[in-house]
Amino acid sequence: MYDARKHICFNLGRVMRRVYDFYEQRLSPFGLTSPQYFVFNALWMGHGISVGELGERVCLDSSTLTGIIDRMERSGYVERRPNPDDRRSVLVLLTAKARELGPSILEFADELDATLRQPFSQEEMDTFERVLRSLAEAPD
Amino acid sequence: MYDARKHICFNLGRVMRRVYDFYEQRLSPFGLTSPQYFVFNALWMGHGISVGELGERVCLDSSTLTGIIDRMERSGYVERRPNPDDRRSVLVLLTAKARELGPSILEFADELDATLRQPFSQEEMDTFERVLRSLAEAPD
DNA sequence: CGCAAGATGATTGTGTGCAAACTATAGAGG
DNA sequence: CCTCTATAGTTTGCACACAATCATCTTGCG
Repeated sequence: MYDARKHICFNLGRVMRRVYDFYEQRLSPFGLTSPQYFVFNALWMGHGISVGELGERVCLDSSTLTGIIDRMERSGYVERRPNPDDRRSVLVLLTAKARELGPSILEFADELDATLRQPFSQEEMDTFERVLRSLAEAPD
Repeated sequence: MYDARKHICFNLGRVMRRVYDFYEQRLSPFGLTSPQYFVFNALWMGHGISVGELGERVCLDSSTLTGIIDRMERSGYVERRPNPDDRRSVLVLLTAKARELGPSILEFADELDATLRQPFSQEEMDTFERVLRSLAEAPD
């Protein structure tokens, strides 16, 4: 009775941190953290988008992205450029280095995902992902 | 191709933040965050334990707990007391206020977990939780 | 007893995350 | 053209979260 370790919430946190760490250990040769990889990936899909649009794609607040973009700018993966159509807006672009490393990083990350899925059947993963996504739709 | 939004890692992060927020909105009348509730629960199960032991139970680093315990001490839920048997160690205890509020908080939190589980069948939850826990056992 | 080895907790530094406040700009309406 | 409101991004403040480091203490061994 009263054991929070049985709660979905507790295990989501525990496992999420574990899986983030799994990614970060393997992405460290590239100098990327997990959230930075998500940003990298989103920019690969659509180059030169605004901070707000980027936030939509990676499900992060724009104030969180400010710091992540700062650090990725320092490590040479992205650059900011003013939007000629709207002076409030800033466009985020991948650098030449990022575009060059892109395929190998993204391929590698897809293998990390495959490694995590490997122990489970298609049916198990289907159920798992369906429940996971539904949990995000909990009331307000 | 190359869509990190399909990765387990990405969705674990996104959903975990969402579920933590679900808890925090509802725990805010008690002035507790999600991690603070986990600590509260662990102390309810076993009163007067060391910071290290507490970290084992909530799967958090002791350096993370230092801050959480500080804040819970300020809000009057816990107190630190020197361990008479080991002068290196500090024991963390629930206050009288915490022991009084305990049952209602813990009952309430168990209902939050039940609310999250409600849309799903027993079989779906079994699969979901089995996969979730297994993911934590990914290589190193 | 005396000291090395290991354990414990605190501290520091880095990196998320979000809410609220702030700045600058854009767009709507008179 | 000018004001009022909405939007974009940054800043600030708070709360995790962990690695690395440090000071201290306990324990085991000779």
